[in-house]
Amino acid sequence: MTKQREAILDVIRGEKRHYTAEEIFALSKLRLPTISRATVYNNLHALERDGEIRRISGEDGPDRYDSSFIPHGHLFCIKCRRISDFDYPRFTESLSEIIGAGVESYELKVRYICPLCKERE
Amino acid sequence: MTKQREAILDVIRGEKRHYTAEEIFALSKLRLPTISRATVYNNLHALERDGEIRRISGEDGPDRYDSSFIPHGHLFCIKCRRISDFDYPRFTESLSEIIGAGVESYELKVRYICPLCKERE
DNA sequence: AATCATTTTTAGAATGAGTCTAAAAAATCA
DNA sequence: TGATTTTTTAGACTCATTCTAAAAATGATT
Repeated sequence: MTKQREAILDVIRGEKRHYTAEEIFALSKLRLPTISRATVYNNLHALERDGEIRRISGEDGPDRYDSSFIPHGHLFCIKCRRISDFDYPRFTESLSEIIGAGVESYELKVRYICPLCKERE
Repeated sequence: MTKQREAILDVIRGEKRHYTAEEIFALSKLRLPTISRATVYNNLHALERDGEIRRISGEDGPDRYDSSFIPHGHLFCIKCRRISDFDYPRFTESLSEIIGAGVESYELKVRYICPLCKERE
């Protein structure tokens, strides 16, 4: 575990927000001023491979990273563009049943209007 | 409906494959040699907005387009990288129930090992 | 059909997220 | 300690996508 990887993990785990690689780079740089973008990408890939973090592939924008390794879905508000997590109990199991094969992992993105934006309407 | 848009729609609907914008550009060009990339992107966006096609945001690669407007999930084989469709009956409804709000649309990507690759193991 | 406004198309430049490269630094190990 | 492997670094590069500004097509109005 290099100090670079540690800083990157800390950034991702430090907030419940879903940061982009660029944000993670900027925040890691505060701690390690010489860290390079490539290192951030290298480590994000490695951490994803190791199941330490999960990538949310970009909805019109760069990918984002999520510190949770527990499978869950993502809600995208189509008004304010905020992203939040939600739990879908036993989803992997029901998926597996439906497709008739083992599920390696899944990515579930739901577009909706969040309660706050709904109210504003 | 311009002839460009028509050609693009034909390409997407002509095959059950999930083409990339670049492939759609190349195939449309066979019919309309002067068509430009920007036109392809313009129309793909417009068609997506109108609900005529759906975009599958890229899993390490360019986005792909799907001619079906009926909600469904996508299976990604992690060995051969092939993409296929699958139906999840009443999924929008169960999502809506779980998140306690109306669902605009969803994107469900499942990584697995397809039957062919499974056999080969 | 001629006029005008609006929309779409076009070619190519520009952007930006992510990858690659090759050399230096750090970590691991014998 | 010296040798080998892994990681980091800065910056060049790639490639999907967006932007731009001019030309063409379309549509509405007379």
